[in-house]
Amino acid sequence: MNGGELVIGLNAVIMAVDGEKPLALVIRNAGLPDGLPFGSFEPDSHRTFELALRRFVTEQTGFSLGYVEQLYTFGDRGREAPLAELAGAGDARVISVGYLALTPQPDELDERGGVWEGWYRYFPWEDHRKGEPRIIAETIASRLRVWADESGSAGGRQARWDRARIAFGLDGRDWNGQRALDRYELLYEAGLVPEVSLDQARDGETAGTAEEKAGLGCPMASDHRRILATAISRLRAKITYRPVLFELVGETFTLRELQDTAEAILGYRLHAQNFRRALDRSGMVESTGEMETETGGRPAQLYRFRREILREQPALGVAAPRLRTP
Amino acid sequence: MNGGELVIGLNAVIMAVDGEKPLALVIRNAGLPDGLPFGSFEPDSHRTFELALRRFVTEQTGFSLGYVEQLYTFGDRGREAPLAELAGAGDARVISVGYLALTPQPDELDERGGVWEGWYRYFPWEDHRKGEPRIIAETIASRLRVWADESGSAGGRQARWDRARIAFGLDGRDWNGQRALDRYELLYEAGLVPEVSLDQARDGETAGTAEEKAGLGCPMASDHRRILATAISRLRAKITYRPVLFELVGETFTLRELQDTAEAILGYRLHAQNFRRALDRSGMVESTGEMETETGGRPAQLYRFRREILREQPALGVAAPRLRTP
DNA sequence: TCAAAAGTGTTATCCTTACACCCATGT
DNA sequence: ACATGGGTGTAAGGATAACACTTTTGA
Repeated sequence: MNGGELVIGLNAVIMAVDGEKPLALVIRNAGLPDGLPFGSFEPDSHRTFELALRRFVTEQTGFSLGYVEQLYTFGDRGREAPLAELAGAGDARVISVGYLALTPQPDELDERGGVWEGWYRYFPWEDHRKGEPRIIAETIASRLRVWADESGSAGGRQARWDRARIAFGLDGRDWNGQRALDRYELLYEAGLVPEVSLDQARDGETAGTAEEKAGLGCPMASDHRRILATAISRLRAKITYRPVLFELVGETFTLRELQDTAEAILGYRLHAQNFRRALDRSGMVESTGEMETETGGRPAQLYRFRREILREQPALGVAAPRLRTP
Repeated sequence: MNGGELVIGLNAVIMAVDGEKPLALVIRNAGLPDGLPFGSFEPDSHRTFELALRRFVTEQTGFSLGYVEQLYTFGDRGREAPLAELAGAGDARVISVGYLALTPQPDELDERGGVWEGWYRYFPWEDHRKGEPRIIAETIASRLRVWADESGSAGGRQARWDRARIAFGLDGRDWNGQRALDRYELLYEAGLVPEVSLDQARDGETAGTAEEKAGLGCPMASDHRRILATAISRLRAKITYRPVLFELVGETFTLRELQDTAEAILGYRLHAQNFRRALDRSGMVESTGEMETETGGRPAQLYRFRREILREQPALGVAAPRLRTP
């Protein structure tokens, strides 16, 4: 019944924040696009996905995972089809189960090919901490305009342009960080990311030149950029309703560190006073009594996450009061 | 490399609401526990999971799906292991990808084995519309107390009992409908659902007698009750932040119908006036001008969902203001 | 002394919740 | 007339957003 073999691939998006820089662990080999850590699931030797994931991540990068959650299972054929070769499976059909992992330690890597790379290298339009990135107004808006105008019907043009405006907050609409996946998918559909060329080439269509596709973020292997976008969207949403932010900082931290971490992930600046006050009210953190003096200004109190609260109120997230007047 | 074969199973949780009754489409065969519609994914003939799902659901039940979203991928071995036989795959390892589908029409079934069954038959502790179900105070609380006391250490006892109290809202804590999955998993861990016996028997341990396990909801085949619980948790959360409630009602509806539908899903009563007002403010519905007279009281206006809003504000959900004074 | 960062106080506004009450229909 | 359900008004309380201001350090 089956011609090709069926392979389950596991993809890990391992995230950390270093100061103000949000990071993902990528595998880099000379001459190839960056990829996510990837392993195949062996039904005979692995009891659960999670155990398999933890094992192969350690094997590939020397890194040991803490917080882990399942993201999504990708099974489409023809659309950014996974590189079956990586799984050592010839022309088999690969289904990939994506996982998100969070860790507070962005160092501790040995030299097996794993590298911490900033997210925004792959998604330069996602970082609004210093205002709207110029790439949106200068490049994305006009290319999406062209794409919209290519649609056959007037209704189609309107629908495409509406999607673009909403996804990227054009025409004065406000930016929604959680739509990172929508935005990537939109750019993909519009043929504006280099990954498309590969898929079209595979389908026998003519691929655009590299120049045509260049500029919109650094591409990744296979469908890995889509998986990374899924992880970013999920994490941005989740820190507002679950206390996962604390998985990304150490045992103790200043409120400024916490805010920097949240801002790095959310991609926009927060209103410091209200961020603090909301944390206070939530009861999620408590002062340790100690002070951090290396702040560059007045020393800050060190806080600790009250893990007990996970049992009582696991639904608490950190407030994300947007700073409106930059 | 592989001893057994690898099979991808697709499970569909198809939900509808009939009046005040929340329903799921189940497959029923004489002498066997109820199961969810289930099909195996054939990599050669199916391009995407979703297409495969739509096709086999139509084949098995004559039903054609509308709204569909992926839930979770289950891959554990030994824990409510899927019935490989159903997939026609001998002793193969089965991975199941769960999907949630919503439909406004709970009728239109032909006679192929599909039956609409109320959720609360499988989860009698989840329906709080007429107050807390007696099964919680009468059975669940005491059995979980016993389970907690079975733990070796004092800390273990405390931790188990804390989990139980929080999950089921014991000792005056409030009930959180979205924890339906937590509750099922807790009962599973505590060995209080019949499905456990099957897994233990498979692992060579002694299975409890049927009497010991009876009472806590109607069991389902394989891990299907866990998948159904996942779907309930997801749907209960989702209607509060996405306009999916409208996938469960017809083109036009009264606000009371909408409220009944929301209450059926959430499992608790809503505050009618505030529910209406919140809908109003959200701009998600508009009056059609027509009236429904079969209400048993004053005739009600018929409303329509403003689909346009999906493009502008896809993040809108319906308010769920709990009614506190019943 | 000044810049930078921590931290406090206060106010306007909006949303949620709760309660009270009126309206229109069938029996 | 009265029960039932539809529908409106409004006031209290809490959360959010914005603004102004003080404190403590290093350069």
